[in-house]
Amino acid sequence: MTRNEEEPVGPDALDRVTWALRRAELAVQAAKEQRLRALGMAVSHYALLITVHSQPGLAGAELARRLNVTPQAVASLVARLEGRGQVERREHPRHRHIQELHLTEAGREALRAADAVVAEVEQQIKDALGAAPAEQLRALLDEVCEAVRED
Amino acid sequence: MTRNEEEPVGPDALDRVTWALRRAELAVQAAKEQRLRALGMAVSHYALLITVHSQPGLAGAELARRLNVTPQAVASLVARLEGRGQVERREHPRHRHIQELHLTEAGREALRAADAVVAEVEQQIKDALGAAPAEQLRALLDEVCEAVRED
DNA sequence: TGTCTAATGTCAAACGTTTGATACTGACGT
DNA sequence: ACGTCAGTATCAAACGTTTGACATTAGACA
Repeated sequence: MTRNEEEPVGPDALDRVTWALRRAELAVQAAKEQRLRALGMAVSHYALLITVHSQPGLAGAELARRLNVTPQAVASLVARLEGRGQVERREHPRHRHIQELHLTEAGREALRAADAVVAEVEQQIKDALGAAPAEQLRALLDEVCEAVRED
Repeated sequence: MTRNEEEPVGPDALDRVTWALRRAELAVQAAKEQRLRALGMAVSHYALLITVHSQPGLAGAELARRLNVTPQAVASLVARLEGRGQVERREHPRHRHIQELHLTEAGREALRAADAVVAEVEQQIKDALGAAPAEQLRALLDEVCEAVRED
């Protein structure tokens, strides 16, 4: 037989779980983006708003870790959202040059509107899969996170 | 009761399926990127190589659709990979200024090495979940794609 | 045959993010 | 009390991608 120390790349390499994961994520992200565009909001803006909403008073650097982006990217987003009056930067009580991030009333209003349309996508998925499989999907996805985190 | 025409954004909004999907995709993508960096290859390069490998002779615009990016992004990637001698652009037999994309032998070699480490991530997931749940996950993800595509 | 349309490829500019480097602040230890 | 260190914020530059626009080409239809 011929030398095959290097096994060839199979034609079914695109049918992997990780590719299905990527396709699904792209499709969901596109669906969110499409719905949010009508409200003049980007997905990254929505992600920032809902994260600050669920945990008010976060520092920019800490927020960057949660969003999986760099602190500079957060600063850029905050600057824009602050210009729209949806986010405000308060001075940290103990550390002076650290700034706590909070939502303004306008920010909460914008988030409510955005979350309504994003929740539609979530509901769309649950309707198609059923409640139990959807929950199972969520559990499997969390397991995937765990599996690839520690190596 | 108070006015609640606008329902508040629940604190459990981050526990949705779509967020678990995003977290898992980011984690998997990060794992791939980390392993591919050692080979001096970006995830986008790997994605292009394996797509061209599975379907040789694709045009740039068609390839862009499969990768969910713009034709310019593909042109940029192809230019770089062509500079490395991993991809070549042949003239389409019928259409003159359309260029078929093919892998060179060096490209196939690089793809083999890259695919080996990417397959490790896939195996890592299958080991953690088990074969049957992994396949079920893949099926559920495909259902998610279908669910959000048509609206 | 001539024109129209759809599709491809490429150029230039704008955008958002990352990378690298710097300044500042508060806590901790010897 | 003082120096060291970790964490935060900000600036400048580079990178990769998208957006918009344009030239080219082949097939379709009259």
